[in-house]
Amino acid sequence: MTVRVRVAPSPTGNLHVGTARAALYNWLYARHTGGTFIVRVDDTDVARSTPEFESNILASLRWLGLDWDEGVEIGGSHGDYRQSSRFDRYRQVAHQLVAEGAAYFDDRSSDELDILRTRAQQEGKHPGHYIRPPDEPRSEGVIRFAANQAVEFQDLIRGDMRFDGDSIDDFVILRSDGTPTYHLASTVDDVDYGITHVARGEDLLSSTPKHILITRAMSVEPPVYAHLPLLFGADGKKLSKRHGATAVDEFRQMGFLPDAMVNYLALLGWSPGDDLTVFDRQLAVDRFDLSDVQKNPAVFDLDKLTWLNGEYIRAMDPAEFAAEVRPLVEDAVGSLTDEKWAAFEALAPLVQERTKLLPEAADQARFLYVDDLEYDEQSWNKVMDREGVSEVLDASLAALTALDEWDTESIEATLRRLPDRLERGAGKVFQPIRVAVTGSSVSPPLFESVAALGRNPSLERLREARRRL
RNA sequence: GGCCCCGUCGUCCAGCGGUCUAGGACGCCGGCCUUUCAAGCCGGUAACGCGGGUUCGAAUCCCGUCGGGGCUACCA
Repeated sequence: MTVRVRVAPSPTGNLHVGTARAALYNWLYARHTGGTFIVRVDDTDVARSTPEFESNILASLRWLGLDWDEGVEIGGSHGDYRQSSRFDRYRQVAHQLVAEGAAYFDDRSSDELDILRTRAQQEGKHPGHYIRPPDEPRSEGVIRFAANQAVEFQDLIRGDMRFDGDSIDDFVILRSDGTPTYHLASTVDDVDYGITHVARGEDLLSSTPKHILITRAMSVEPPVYAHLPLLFGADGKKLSKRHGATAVDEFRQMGFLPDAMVNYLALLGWSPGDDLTVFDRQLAVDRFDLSDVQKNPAVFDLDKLTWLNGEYIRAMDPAEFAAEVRPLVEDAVGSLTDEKWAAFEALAPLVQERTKLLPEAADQARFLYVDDLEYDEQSWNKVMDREGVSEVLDASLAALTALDEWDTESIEATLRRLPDRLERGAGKVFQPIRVAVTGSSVSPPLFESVAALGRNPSLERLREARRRL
């Protein structure tokens, strides 16, 4: 049997990391088994779904490198993968289920149902126990599925699962406006598209018996289910906006790399074994199996993601790194000629080592391109506001002015002589020069920075700092 | 309230009856390196929620308990 899996985001928000992880696990499973990965858009909630969210979701999946074999943009033999274009089909199934006695119309008011629910709660019973067919058959209203039977199934991750008949309520499958609910649409699609494995968040575990019931009523064998552990925030609650960034797009904007993101997400609930933490997606594809996924929820840890991102940045080819950083620098200081950009490229490997998030690299490059250097106030106070700094700046200015060659080696050789001559510690000499040239006591290595900045700008900055003392 | 899931360092993951005085990673704390910051290297901190069983032997199996979480819509 060929594996067919899917991810089915609702376009009611940007791609959430939880959905992204579900997508990743489905993708890994498809790639591992040589199966098919499908992207379907669950937009039955017409009011809250938007085309913008849909594009964001698809773009984020692309960005992560989770390519799909069938889905919204591709179309193909299975029709449109957007649920809003299949409402007729869902309606047809709903009515057929009514005709077969598996579902029924219900036009009771929500007040009426609320009373039933409240009473059930007070009696300590599941509300579903009370929401059963009305005494007299109706011919309008919503369509409910008659769910009065126990359901057992094997969850690939959680094992034996059993739900009693009276714990499953007669849930709505078709709203009174004729649109399908999630339960119906999702299930019908899984059937129609021949989905073999449904790997989704654990929040849907208690809805699964409903989906199995619908599937059986359609005379089809249900797919295998695998309920993934939820992603939590630091407070142990389901990850949501109040925990900070939750959309993949936000992480992209913060400067995370897709490979780091995928690596990190893969680790949230699964591991390739051998104590491996950093691994590429091929290794994950080779080793992934849904049944190895962890049962307990995982807390999303931005610190670890950030560390991992640093690992990936350091592993980049320096030219590739520079190319990623360039637009960020240009956003900050305006567009640069290739000639001017060469200054950064010279420094790139040193900056790369010091970067965990792409924008940090742009900050480190800033001193190369601004006309009026802003001095970091803390740095200035700590380093420049002390005795003897004027001598240091004068001496370095003199020494550098006399230099014939403006390269790292010559600059280093010249400046290295200063501490002895001035009878001061190396730090006391180099830190003022650093602040003068880069504006901060934290910067890429000094000699390389001075070399990259160039002769005249460097000398001018030393003079400017001297004036400001 | 009801139904369901989960429970190994602060966090992520390894462990699937003996090799566990519990391993790796992030974080944190020291140290080395060093002109700053990083990176790198070395070392340290820290966990099987609790109580019963089963067994010669349990982090690993069973039961209970406590704790956490999810669902309980004409949202998905």
